[in-house]
Amino acid sequence: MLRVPMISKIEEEVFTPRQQAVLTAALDLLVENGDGLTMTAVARRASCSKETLYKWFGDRDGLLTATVQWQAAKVRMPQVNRSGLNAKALRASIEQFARDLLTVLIGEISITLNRTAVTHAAQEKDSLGAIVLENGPMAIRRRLKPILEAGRDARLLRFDNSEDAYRTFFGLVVRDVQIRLLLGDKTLTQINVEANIEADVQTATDQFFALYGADKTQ
Amino acid sequence: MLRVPMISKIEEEVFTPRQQAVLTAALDLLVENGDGLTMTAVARRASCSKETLYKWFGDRDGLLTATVQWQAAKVRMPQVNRSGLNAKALRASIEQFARDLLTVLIGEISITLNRTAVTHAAQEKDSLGAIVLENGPMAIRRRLKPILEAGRDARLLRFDNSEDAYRTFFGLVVRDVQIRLLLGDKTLTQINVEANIEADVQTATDQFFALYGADKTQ
DNA sequence: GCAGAACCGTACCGTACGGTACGCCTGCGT
DNA sequence: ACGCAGGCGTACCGTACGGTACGGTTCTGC
Repeated sequence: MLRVPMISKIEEEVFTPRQQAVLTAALDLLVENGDGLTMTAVARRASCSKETLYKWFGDRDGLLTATVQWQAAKVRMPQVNRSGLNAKALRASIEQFARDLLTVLIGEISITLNRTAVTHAAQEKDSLGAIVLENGPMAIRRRLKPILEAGRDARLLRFDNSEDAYRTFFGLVVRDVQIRLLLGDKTLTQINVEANIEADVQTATDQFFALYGADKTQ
Repeated sequence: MLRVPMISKIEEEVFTPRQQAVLTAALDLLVENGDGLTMTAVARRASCSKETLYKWFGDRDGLLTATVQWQAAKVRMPQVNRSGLNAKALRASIEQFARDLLTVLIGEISITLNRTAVTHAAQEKDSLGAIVLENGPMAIRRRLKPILEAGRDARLLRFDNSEDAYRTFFGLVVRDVQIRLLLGDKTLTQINVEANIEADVQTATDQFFALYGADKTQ
């Protein structure tokens, strides 16, 4: 089972352009056909031989892992400026996080990756789940927490535990949208949600400040 | 494809005790082995013949659907008393809903059903997703909404849209717990969460009232 | 007690798919 | 010019599993 240099489950791998083309094909198939991804289909779609797939990725699971990892790592949300720390800038930052989070979560790619990872987790294989978690919620958390704490230091926010504050933020923003999309809720199409993103972001931000803002008159 | 009387995807089916034993076996296997459920395994576990399985449930999907539906329908959370509508009773009701919701969601059976349904939804088959949604979040919603609206009528709560209020409640209670469990997050075991249910329920309820309570001094 | 239905256990079939082997082509270094 | 590594396409193998068939056994109604 030869394998492209892998440093760790979390660390990024380096893929040649050709390999990335293969991974793109795999992701496309994943989006189209769900987890019914077959090696033959990937090989045909990417115009490569199955033998190459096995040489590069070891086995089906390796290909799946590489695909998920590569795609998940591509979700690089714009860094939010942390310098200006007045109330307005803080609110803008939080709002931007909410927007980023929601936008990513309702995307087809995110849905697909999460579904794949959940399916994977249902078979005592949680590596994909860890990757998705790490590059999704956890990535946002890592970047949001310092902002929250800076906001607290500036007496703009109040909370005991930044972890709890983050998780409440997550809940206010995501609500039941993600689980419903994952379950294929027909009454909640991406388009439908997309149209309301801005309003939902505003509401969630308002609510977050209502709960954690230092200015209680807000 | 003979089939036990089925009225609709949502309607409950009637199963004989023997059939329920089969479904129990299927669920057990689902909990143990994830979606790697095979007809042979179910037949062996339930001490019945595969032919019987096909006779009763049509095909693998039918068995899966019957299992999910049967189990999901069993989640009957205690009805909350709606009569006393003072602030205290209202808060107790909301709290109870939060507790029920969280308790169900973190259970192994719920995790399994949701994972199965998500996997199923990844293959253009959303019937299981619909069933889980219907018996999970939607069931709670149906029962919570009247309470919320009664609370509003009694001037104890304030909101424009009971749907939004419900979804915010959902977010405050569930936060990132469900998706992390579905993804197999090792740092968030059921036991771990279970220990904090009561505190989380209190917090969520406090936050809900802070956002939607008519008494803003609270 | 008997006919027939329901059901168990098992053997069997077909197929889909993971994984391997191999022949051929292409490009590149010497 | 030549060899060879890398890679394509395809054929192939083994197996697991969905689905069916069938003989034997228990249950039920008459």
